[in-house]
Amino acid sequence: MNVTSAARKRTERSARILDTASHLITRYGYDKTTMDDIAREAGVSKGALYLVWSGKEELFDALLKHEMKRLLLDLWARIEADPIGGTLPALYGHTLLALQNNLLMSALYTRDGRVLGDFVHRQDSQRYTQRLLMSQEGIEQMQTAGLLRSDIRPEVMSYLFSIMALGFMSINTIVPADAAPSMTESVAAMSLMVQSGLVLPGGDNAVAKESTVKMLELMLQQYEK
Amino acid sequence: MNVTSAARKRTERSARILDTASHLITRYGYDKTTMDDIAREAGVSKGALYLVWSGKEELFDALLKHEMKRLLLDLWARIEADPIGGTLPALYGHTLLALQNNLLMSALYTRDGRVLGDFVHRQDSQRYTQRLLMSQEGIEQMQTAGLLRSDIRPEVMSYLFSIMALGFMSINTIVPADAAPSMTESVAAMSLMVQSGLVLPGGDNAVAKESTVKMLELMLQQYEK
DNA sequence: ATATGACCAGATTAGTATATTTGGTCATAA
DNA sequence: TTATGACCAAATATACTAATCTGGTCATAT
Repeated sequence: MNVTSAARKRTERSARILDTASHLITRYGYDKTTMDDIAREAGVSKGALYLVWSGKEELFDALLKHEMKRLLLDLWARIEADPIGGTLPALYGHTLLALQNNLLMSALYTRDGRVLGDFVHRQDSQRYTQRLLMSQEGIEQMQTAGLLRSDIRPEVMSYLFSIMALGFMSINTIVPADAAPSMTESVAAMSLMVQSGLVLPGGDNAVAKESTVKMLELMLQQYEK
Repeated sequence: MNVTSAARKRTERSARILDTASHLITRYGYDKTTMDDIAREAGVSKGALYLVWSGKEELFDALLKHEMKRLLLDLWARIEADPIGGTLPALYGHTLLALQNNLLMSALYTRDGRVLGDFVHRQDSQRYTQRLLMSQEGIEQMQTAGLLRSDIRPEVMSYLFSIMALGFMSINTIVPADAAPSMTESVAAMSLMVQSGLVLPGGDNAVAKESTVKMLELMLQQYEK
């Protein structure tokens, strides 16, 4: 066995460990998930965890990066598959759906203490989520490019997107899932509203899509390795 | 002192007790607020509470009615004062602002366990909030009247309003108040978006305002006495 | 009639001593 | 080298008791 295949095996195992950690933490929360649990469930010894990461905190950091990568790749795939994936409402909708598919990132976004445990109080927990949603800078650019209405300040519009995203991710605690419309239909409706409520007509979808994908690539690079 | 003035004095005192109960409960939560606290803070004996209400639960029920009335009156005043108060976006915006001004009703809407204590689990806690926001029936009527776009199912559109309201009421737990736009500006922006995103042009504002106020009167009657 | 506050049984909490689990280490094995 | 799991000190959970508090009552005062 040569060096590279050994290295691949190592990263594969690390990924498997992170997967089990993700399952356990989203299910039982950070506090209640022990290093022992993770090791046992992943089929490795506890010491093995400490060969890769220096402790529980560092493992969790790696887990966040891992899940962020997963989320971005998922988002990428959704946008590529969508003919009108370049428009802002579509991008926003896909982000909501991708977020819905990643319990850990949702918990991070909503500051869910039941999942994050002591980590809710870490200040850098924003680092992941604040770049993900429509940022103030991005909106400002689109406004000057004439793609978005300009009678709402960029920081306010960005705030609106955050509000709607938060509402989407928390509504299930109030309205039971069986009494609520499907996620796809709700997101589609929201995209419609954003489309005719905030977007100005006349944007070139192909160009927008290309720049969106390029932005995703850049974000992915941050979390690679 | 005749009978009616004695009765007025009694209801005044009840109202004062409910006000202190409201302060204490929004501050310390239902569980941590004791009947003793309420009586002492209101300057009456504990027994006096039991002359008016049969127990803590019934007092809380009365408090909810009381606050709901306050909220509706506040909403009414805002709509009356607004020239375009009849439009749906304005109505929705005023509702959000009024809700923001009533901590107890906000807690009821967001199912805030820290405030509601054991009461989060009561099924009839929905009774107050679900009628308040844009209901499915109301939206359906506006759609058939040609005031709202019809390519979004009424239950989905109503769901969207709930989502945005929930986001609005929870966003402060994520974005600190000093880093966020003002509430009035945010609500105004949201109303703008709803206006051009969901409302069809051509509605008669005066008629809409009248029917809105009439609906508020009906709702108020439910909570009077 | 109306209002009070001392009083009570049951529930909650504070205090504490004990047992278990936790994150992390490291001598040993493969 | 790479991986293991017995081991440790510190943290956390548990079990138990005593002390306090709570919702609710009612004889008494106004």
